[in-house]
Amino acid sequence: MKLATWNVNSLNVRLPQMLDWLTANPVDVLVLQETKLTDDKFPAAEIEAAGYQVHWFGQKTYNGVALLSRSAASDVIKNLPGFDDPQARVIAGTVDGVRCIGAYFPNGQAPDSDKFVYKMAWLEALQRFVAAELQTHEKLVLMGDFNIAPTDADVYDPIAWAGQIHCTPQERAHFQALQAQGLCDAFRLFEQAPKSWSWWDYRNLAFRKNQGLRIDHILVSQALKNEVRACVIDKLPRKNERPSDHAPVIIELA
DNA sequence: ATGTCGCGTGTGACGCGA
Repeated sequence: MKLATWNVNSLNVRLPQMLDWLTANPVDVLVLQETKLTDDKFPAAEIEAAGYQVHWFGQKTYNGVALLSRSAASDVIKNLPGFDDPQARVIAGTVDGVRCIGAYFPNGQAPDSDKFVYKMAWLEALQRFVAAELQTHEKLVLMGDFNIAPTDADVYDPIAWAGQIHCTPQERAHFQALQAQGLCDAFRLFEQAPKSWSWWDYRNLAFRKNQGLRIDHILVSQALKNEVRACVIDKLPRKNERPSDHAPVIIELA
């Protein structure tokens, strides 16, 4: 079973690219972030024609998530229960016995901003949600754009980024709290090339200079850890003529 | 380099978010 996450930065712009990618990478589950579409504009027919079932949850201009799967997803949840949120950031469903949670974590803008306060509140709610989901789903995968670089090894210039957004101790503590719940950063189960990133700023020729961050992650529950066969970042779509600023991350389970 | 995208507003540059 293969699962993937990709922040497409507008599905309206990236739909052809995403369909091409699925043809080349026929994963069983794909979660999307930053679809930036209201639900009435979601391209369900095109995705279904490609052989996927799909659930979506969006809004105008910002955010928006989707869950694509070969098999039907059951018990689909949109956003965090009990956390009243005008922003569409979470979609979860059970596919082939695996609880799949796709999430677009808040960016947070800057550590001294209102958006950071919101990010922290959202992360608290996520911790509670994951804890509850683990009670009923032993096999669980949390994947998406976390907007957190968990360690300095996930940052191209850790000195410049020290204490900056994505790298604050508070954000990293939340990542560690997820690990303390038994979730495992699948990418780090394997030897990886140094300077492996999942996001490169559009500015400053960042991709060409490989100046990026690893902020897109796939975390697996303890019951799945021994089933993980591979976890890779696919840089290829970032080389396209009109790329998303994020690359997809893929996991293979036994 | 405050260096680029994408969206919405509303017709063409600008503000916002990332």
